[in-house]
Amino acid sequence: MPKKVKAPTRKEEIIKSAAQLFLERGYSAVTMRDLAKKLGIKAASLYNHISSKHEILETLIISVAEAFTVGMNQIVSSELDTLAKVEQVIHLHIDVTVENQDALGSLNNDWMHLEGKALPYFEEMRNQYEENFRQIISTGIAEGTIANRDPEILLFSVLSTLRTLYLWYPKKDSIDMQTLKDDMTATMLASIRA
Amino acid sequence: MPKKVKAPTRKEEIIKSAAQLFLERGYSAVTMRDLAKKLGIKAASLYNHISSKHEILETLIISVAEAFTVGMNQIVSSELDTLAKVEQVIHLHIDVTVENQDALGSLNNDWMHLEGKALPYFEEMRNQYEENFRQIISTGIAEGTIANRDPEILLFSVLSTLRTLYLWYPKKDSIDMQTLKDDMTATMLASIRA
DNA sequence: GGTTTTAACTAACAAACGTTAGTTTTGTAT
DNA sequence: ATACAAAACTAACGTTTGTTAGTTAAAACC
Repeated sequence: MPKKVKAPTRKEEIIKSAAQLFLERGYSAVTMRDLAKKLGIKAASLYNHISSKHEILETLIISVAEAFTVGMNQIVSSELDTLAKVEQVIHLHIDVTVENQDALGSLNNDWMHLEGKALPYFEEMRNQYEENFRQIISTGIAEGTIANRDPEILLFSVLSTLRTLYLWYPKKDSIDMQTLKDDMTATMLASIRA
Repeated sequence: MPKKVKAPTRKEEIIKSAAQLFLERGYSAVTMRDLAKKLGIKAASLYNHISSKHEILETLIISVAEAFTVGMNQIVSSELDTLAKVEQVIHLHIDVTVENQDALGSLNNDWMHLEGKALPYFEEMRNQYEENFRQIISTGIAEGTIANRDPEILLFSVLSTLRTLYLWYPKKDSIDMQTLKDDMTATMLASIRA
């Protein structure tokens, strides 16, 4: 009995195609005619399914940002020790990246083109996320489980690797997921461990 | 006797302002009218100094890419041991980033909008750079000075931190340069050292 | 089998785009 | 004061942009 996968709606197909184009060229460089052509239809037909170009960007970015926020909140409120929390954050990033490969391009490079309430909402989630991570690292330094170096540098070095995973992961589909998780976790923990 | 700093040409001022805008919004989202407004002139006046919008992008990206290429070639052909070479690469990145803060936004996010011969030229430099770095890491693994993990993951984790430094460094002008170099070097060497 | 939905279409809009042409102002050196 | 060069200006161009309006073809439902 095959796994039941509900067929994607046309709107979902459009958003997925848009994510791929936004990843390749950036949001501003992709026109609605480009997107339509990729789907084999005319630009005006897109508007039977979506209400604007901005709606697509907002959908892509906010849904992924919320996934990060939910995951991080679970980790922070858990009873794990500090290094285990860091490990969980790494796994969270890998999982969300694998599931939303294309959308991560927009989240990283096109968030500033969000409009209206979406922009401050995104920025708030991003700040909270960083602040949670910062807290974990500071606790680790105080405990002596994390190296006594500038906490911003530790935060930045881990976070920038995690945030650029989307650029690099697709090139290596040869590597299996468990090796990826294990080697990444080992590398990043080594960089901050006391 | 004050240090002699030659006054920037108007063209250089335009390119510098463009770099700042490209960093904030991305190349495609910045119009020539935006750029002109920032300089207090009309868009058409820009063309007394530059020949096209693309020329600005090309100038920004290629000059920085060449700085990376020259620096990397010096390191590769030096007699340093492997970990010292990695250290030099880290310092190279920090120096180039500090000197070309704004241009690094374009190099990282807008290189795909290069036109004509500039695009393959850039890609060739980028590939060569990565290949050189990959060689250093592979040598280190074979020697036993670098951890025996997937070399692509090691390469990617270091490179992605270095490549996103431009996003993060400007926020921390409180931190002094030597601490930055020392702590970054320590963190990144720790992540790959055997 | 007729009706409703879904999703495509053509045609067109006003605004914004990069860029050109020709002209005027501004500063500098004779 | 005059001449020259540098750098600004106004006006406009042909395209491309996101989007709307109204229409049509095919599939789904009762």
